[in-house]
Order: sequence, then structure tokens, then C-alpha cells
Amino acid sequence: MTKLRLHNTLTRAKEDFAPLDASNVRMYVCGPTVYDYAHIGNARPVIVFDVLFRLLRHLYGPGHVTYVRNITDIDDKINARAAEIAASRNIDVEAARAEITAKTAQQFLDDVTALGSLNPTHTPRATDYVAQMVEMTRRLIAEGFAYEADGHVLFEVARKADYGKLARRSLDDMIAGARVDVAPYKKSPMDFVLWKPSDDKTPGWPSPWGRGRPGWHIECSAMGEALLGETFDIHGGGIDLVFPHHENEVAQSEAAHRGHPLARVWLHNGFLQVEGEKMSKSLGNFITINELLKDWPGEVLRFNMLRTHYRQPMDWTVAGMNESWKTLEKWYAVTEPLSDPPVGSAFLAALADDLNTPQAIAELHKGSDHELAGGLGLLGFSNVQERIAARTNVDATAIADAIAARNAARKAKNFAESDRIRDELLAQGILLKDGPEGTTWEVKR
RNA sequence: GGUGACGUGGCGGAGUGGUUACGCAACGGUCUGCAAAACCGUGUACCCCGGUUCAAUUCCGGGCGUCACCUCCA
Repeated sequence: MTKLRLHNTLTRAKEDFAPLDASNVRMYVCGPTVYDYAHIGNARPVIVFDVLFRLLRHLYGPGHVTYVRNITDIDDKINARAAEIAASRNIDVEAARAEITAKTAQQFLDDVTALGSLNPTHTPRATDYVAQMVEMTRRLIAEGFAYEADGHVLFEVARKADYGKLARRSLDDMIAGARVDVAPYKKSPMDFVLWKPSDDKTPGWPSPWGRGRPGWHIECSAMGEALLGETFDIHGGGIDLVFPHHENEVAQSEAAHRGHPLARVWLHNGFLQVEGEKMSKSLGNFITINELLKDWPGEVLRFNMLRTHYRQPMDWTVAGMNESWKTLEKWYAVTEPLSDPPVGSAFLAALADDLNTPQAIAELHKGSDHELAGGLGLLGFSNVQERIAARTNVDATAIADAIAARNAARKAKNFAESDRIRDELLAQGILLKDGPEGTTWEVKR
């Protein structure tokens, strides 16, 4: 069996992957906070970990992998948005929260499905696990890792001797570098919230500490525990989540689990820039998945994402998408539908080497057409028989008629007419290709 | 200020202590009414300065640059 190696953020090294239970490989990835359209940066972990999900299913069997990607529908950014909606439409804030999260979550799922991602095994929403969050918080208080202060429950980082081990920061350094105003009720600036009180205008749930809402970090710990158990195999997310989110997850989960680790392997994808600049709303280069899908097939976006190794910084460009489009056009033209195409060994080895998708793609360029079909299938390009053109708004019948007319003109040596037809199609973005088997066409970018 | 990542040919992008990455673009050829496509072939590289080594793009140290985290963020 192909040996899977993964770069573990905990050890900063590539390690051989050995699941706790090969009959149930368990992976958790931090999902979106649903208050607005997901942007292309959000798509990176979705696509990268979807490829890992597919690879694990290939290696261990489709029924032996459990993948959890949560939906955070309790969050203060959501609450802020819900408050605006509630005020403008004069509706209850909880109703507004439910509406915006339901709508945004569905939009997210539609977007990532268009990117060729499989549905995770479970897509838990925080609101369905508040009881588990309360229970875990209570456990942390009982174990002496958390304290109640001024209506809040806080995790006391000083109680966790190895706090900072994931991000590799010492508590002293972090406190010295703290740049935020410290809430007066905190024992230490680094203590973080497990539970906080809600006023009448803020969504809240009953708890032993009054009506309130969970802190962000406890959401993932509680959902991970509920669906995957105390210790699971892989936890993934963007590199920006290493600190504080994942560090805090580690701290609270281990504290609640008598020291048992949360995840064996931590994977983090690198950041993405747009046309050489960081993506931000102020620069006006904040691009959503939804906007891109209006101009580009999801497969092209997916392929473009996989051309860069997941841990590398990535520059998202139109030039890159054009190149991706071109490559897929070429490949879709040569691959034929096969019921069970073979997966090339060099391709698989590259993929198993810490998800080296650029190397894997290079192997597809080198390999046979059958291996190309198999590789594309494993990477999530399952509809290799479906041309990209089929996803665009072109009239295939009209094009076929035009091609027939052009070929008739060519046969009659009326080249002025045949070239006119060709130029007319080109003006519509349809590029003709004369081959020994006849004339084919593709949509030109 | 602290921590971390990255810097490869025109562009994208793997990888390696000594042997062709790969793709796109470019150039040459075959084919074609022409062009495109397809196919064949060709070229250019490892940020700077030291060190280790028989040999460094690859290891070590320093510098410069870019990005990220330290505060919500994939």
C-alpha cells in the first residue's frame, strides 16, 4: 500500500501517517463562519482537504474515512450582521441570526459543490452542539482549568503547562507581545473565553452561568469530540488558525480529556494573495467564490488551486486561471470516460507525499491517457468526459452547423467563405481545430 | 518588537549535495488551402554574502526582499 506522509504542524516535519483505526480514519477541518459569501481564500482549505479526503478514501476505502467540516453559526460577526437585519426589518435578532446563517451556509455548500468538493461525512452546526459546549465548559471548570468571572467562563492558560506547543510560542513572549486591552476580569491576558454572557439583543442559550453564548474555540472542540471522539487522526485548517484558534482547541480539549491529544496530525494550508497583493476589502480585490463561478467553471478554479502545493503561499491570478483552463481543455479532449480508470503509481506517490499536487499534475502530463483519466478522477475531476465547453452558454448545434458549412466551403475551395465562418465563430469565443479526425472546437478564453 | 513561512529559467511551479522536473509562453519542424489545433524538437534557472564539502540551487550562518501570525480572519 502506498505510504502516506503528511507534514505535521505539531512537529514541523513530514511524518508517516498511521491512523488510529484504519477502518475509520477521522479528519476534522475548520469550516466557515457563515455571515457572508466565502472568498477564494476560503476555497483553499476546502479544495485541499477534499483532495486529502479523496486520497484517504482511495487508500483506506470509501467507507472507512470520516470527514467533519463544521459550520460556525454562532459568532459575534454573525451577531453584528443579525442585529443590523433585525433592526432594519424589525424582527427578532434570533430569527435574523437563523436566517442569515441558513442562507449563507447553503450558499457556501453550493459554492464548494461547484468546486467539485464531496460533501463531508458530517457538517455540524454549532447551534446543534451548544449542550456539548456547555458540558465541556463545565468539565473544564470542574477539572480546575477554567474559572467563572463577571458572567464569563475563561480558560486559564497558566494551568496548562504546555500551552503554546502547537504555535511554538512561550506564554511569557505572548504576554509581553499582547497588543490588546485586557479585559479586567481575566486572570491573565492570554486567558480565553469559553462562555460569555448575552444581552437581550444578542442570541443566547441557557447555561449554568446564565444566558449566553460559547466562545469560538470551544465550538470546534465540542463538535470534534461529539463526532470523532477524544482523539482523532487529522485536524486541518488555514495557517492563520494555528494561533490562537487551534492552540486553544488543543489546550481545552486536552484539559477536558485528561491529557489525551486532540489530533495526531495538524495540517495547515498556506495563505493566498490576489494578483500579488493581499486580499482585502479596502484594496477592492476581495473576490468571492460565487463571483468567480460566474466567469470560470468550478473545475478550472479547482485545478488552479491544486497547481500550487497546499503549504506554499499562493498568488491567485487571471493568468493562472487561463493556464489552468487551457490545460483542462486539452486533457478533457484526450480523456475518455472509463468505468474504473487506473491510477498511476508515480501520480499516487506524489499525492501521498504530503499532498504534492503540483508533482502529481506533472506526472499526469507524463503518463498515459488512461492514467490521466484516473488521476483526474482521484483529484476530484470526476466528469472528465464532460467538456468544459458543456458548462458554458454555447449553442453546440449552431456551431456544428457552422462547421459543416465551413467544411463545405473548404471543399469547394471557397476559402474566403470558410475563413469568414471561422472568424465569426472566433469572435464568439469558439476556436476551431482541424484534425485528421475532423473539425473540433473549444471555448477560447 | 516577537514568531514563522517563502524568494527557482519570460511566467507558473516541483525537487535535489554531483545526472532532463513538469506546464504555459517563445523559437524551429511535420501536418494544413491558410491559420489554429495536434505531433516532434530546442533554449534560458535556482535573491546576495560568507562557511562546511572533492562538489551547494540543495546543508549552516548573516543580509536583503515578500507574506503571514501575535487582534476577527482560510
